[in-house]
Amino acid sequence: MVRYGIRTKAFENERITANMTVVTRFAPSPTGFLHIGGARTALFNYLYAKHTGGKFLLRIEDTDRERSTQEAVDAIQSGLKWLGLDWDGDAVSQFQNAPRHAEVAQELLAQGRAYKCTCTPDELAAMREQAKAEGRPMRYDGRCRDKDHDPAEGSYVVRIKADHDGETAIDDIIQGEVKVSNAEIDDFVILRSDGTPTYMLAVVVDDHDMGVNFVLRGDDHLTNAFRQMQIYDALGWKRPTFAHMPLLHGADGKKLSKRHGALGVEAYRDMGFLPEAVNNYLLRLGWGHGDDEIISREQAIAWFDAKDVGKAAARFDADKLSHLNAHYMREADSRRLMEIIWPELEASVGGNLAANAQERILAGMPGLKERAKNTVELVENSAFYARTRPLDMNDKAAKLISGDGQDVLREMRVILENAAEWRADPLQDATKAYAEQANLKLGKVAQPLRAALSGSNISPSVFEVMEVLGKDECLGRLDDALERA
RNA sequence: GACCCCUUCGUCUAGAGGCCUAGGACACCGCCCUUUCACGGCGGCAACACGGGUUCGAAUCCCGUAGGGGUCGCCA
Repeated sequence: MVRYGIRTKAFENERITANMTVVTRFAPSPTGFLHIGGARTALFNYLYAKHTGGKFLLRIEDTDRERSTQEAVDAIQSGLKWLGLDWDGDAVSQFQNAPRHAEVAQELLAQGRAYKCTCTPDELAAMREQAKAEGRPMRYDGRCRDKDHDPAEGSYVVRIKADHDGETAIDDIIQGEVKVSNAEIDDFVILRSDGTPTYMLAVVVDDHDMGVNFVLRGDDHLTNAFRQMQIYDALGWKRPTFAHMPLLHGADGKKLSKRHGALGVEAYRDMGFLPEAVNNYLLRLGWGHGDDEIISREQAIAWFDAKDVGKAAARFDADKLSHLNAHYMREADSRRLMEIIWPELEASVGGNLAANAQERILAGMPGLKERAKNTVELVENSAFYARTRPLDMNDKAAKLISGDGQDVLREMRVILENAAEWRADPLQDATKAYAEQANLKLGKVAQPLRAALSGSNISPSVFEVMEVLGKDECLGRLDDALERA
């Protein structure tokens, strides 16, 4: 059993015990798509919940009405679904809990654990400026803390009456014990002047109300955790266990921004990545299991433990993601791949779509998926199967079917026309026999055939292509090539 | 600036005092396989940030330095 739980000078907190159901959550703010870093946080939360037989909840932190959009909420949810990170129960809207947050703030007020502050934005700005000039971090000086008179009139915010003495320690599952002097924590705002809660209050109340007892999130929240402790303590609520994971960085080592890599997961889908590849890649960032690289969802659930997450930030490496994707492409079911690429393929081929395009692609998929690193490439590589005659030729193909190629094609056409059995193996045998008899290297024969049949110098095995295309289509394409010259 | 965190091949990591002349993967470079392109196989290049300790022995523990990151909002 791992050691975890939170300690303070004030009291020994209850610990999560083995028989307690773990409840994790992913709490994105809907101000944009589900970016790749967020997806990783969600994945870890999902995995840890499943690993422990617990629950994984989703809460949309939409209290910032200015920036939150329904489109973003939809994008986040569809992104999670695409990755197969299904949350338990309904997604919770933090905004809708605002009345409850305000109620808790009032409770704190009534208990004297919070107070009304009437400082104006100008006053605070001055405070901030002075702090900066003196090289100190901005700390609210608590000038309203001990005012006797209740400022019933006018606007005010509610500030927590923070404990400024001693220090607070967090036994973070990932970071270990982290201590911060309570003098570093000021009386921060928990309720805005318009009566809406700030993030600091809302998370604590929602996590408590939702039964979240395991908070696994980016380490950009580590310092926030110390503020949140103050709220938990003031309320007398049991603190959750914390696990702050390092942030994902861009390839340049800088914080992942929208400029480099922090794309939405749907952008990765559009770039041709499979969800299992993205999952596997993300899993290996900051976490490992011996020498294992290819890890299924089942294995991940069995092996993943928050305590094994590393403390150092990882950089995003597109090459490795791509390699993993190629692997999962090869393993993917042919029909599934065809269904993924079909809309794109149909659109790109347009009016030249062959009637039996789907059958051909399905039949040719084993050779196709072996060669494509992503589904975008797969669309390009399978177009020649989907197209009707005559095919367009790329420059290299055009060259292959000219000159000597013409002679080869003419002779091969006769041989193929008389082929007894239209299957890859016998067709290959027949072609080899011809090459030998003509004293040609197989490549000298296969390349012109490939060009005539696929319109390209690169394709799956020509014999496989022949079988997939069928005799009539092949002979037709050969005739087209012969005519071109 | 203050506070907090981090530092093993270019990148992701294994490593929890002797198993490490540091292992795997991606990328890169050779060779093999081969009808093209891929796959695959074999081999190669390549790291414990630096400096002090502790110890018979340190990548692993301690301290310092340097570098990187995060946080300092009536944003989340």
